Amino acid sequence: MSDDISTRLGRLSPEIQAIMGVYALYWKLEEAFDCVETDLSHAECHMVIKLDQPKRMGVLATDMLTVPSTITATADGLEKAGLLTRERDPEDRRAWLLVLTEQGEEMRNMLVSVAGDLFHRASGLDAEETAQFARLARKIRDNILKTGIPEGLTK
Amino acid sequence: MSDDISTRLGRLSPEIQAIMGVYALYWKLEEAFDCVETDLSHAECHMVIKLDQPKRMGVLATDMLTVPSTITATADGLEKAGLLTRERDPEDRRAWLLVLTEQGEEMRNMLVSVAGDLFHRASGLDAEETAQFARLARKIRDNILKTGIPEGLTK
DNA sequence: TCATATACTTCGAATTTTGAACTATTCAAG
DNA sequence: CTTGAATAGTTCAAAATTCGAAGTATATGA
Repeated sequence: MSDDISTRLGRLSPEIQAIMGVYALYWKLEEAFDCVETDLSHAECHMVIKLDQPKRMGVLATDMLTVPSTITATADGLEKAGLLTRERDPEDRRAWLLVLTEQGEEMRNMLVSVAGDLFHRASGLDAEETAQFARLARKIRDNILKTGIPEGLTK
Repeated sequence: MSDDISTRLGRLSPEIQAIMGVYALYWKLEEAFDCVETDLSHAECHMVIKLDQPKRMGVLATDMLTVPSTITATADGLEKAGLLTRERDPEDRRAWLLVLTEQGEEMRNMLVSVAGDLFHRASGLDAEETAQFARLARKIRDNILKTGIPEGLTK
């Protein structure tokens, strides 16, 4: 029965298989995060993880593929929780840099470590497969950040 | 600058690299779907893609990692749009089977083909890398559907 | 046949996301 | 140095989405 699903999926194109795997993993990770996080929303959690260094809000909006007002709301929550502060970007005083506080760093370390563990358990991949998957995932991410897929699409 | 990001990411653990890649791809695909779909919500779109064969709503809820009431709402929308019908499962008349109509099949074919294309462009992977990624993604998906990661987590 | 479990639905509340209008700053002409 | 257009982020109310508890119908087992 569940093998039937698996073999059927095997007949789909590699791209669709890849997408379905990505969606399953994404959903699973999101679900699992719920059990772990103290009291951060998903978006707040994502933002903390992304702040490995101070970043402008616009950069985060691009990176997280969302709109500025969502970033504002998310940053507000994290600032109120004492996990980050806003600092003016000296190079452009219209912009803010979001900087993790010490407490924010701690939270980030915790989340990163838990996320790694989650990936391990959710994926069931061994070390070598994980490395292989990570290599491709990094390549994909680089490509996405580089190109916005600007071409007109089918629209 | 963007190379800096890439090299910094390179220092992260493979698991985190994998997760960030997965998130980037997921978000990108979601964003891209917006440009393509006629007038389906994301959830409706996911459901159509998952209905490669008639499925019970409970199965979909498990598969899409959500709650039954969300599945009901999504199915309502698709039924209203004429893309699927509910049929009683002859093996258990409490359950419904969601079956794509002909129009639903057309929509699914379109979405699957567009999604494959999107993956191709978003990922930037060549055929062999795609196959490799797909193999791992399928393995991950199998593992997730098999295990619910029931263990207590850190909670 | 009765009690309990399962499959789905309903519906109102909570959460999240969005978009348009606004403030502050920068940049480029002239 | 002033002006006008563009950019970075904010505000806030509306829209969309998600959830959870209570309800209906069917199944299963004692």
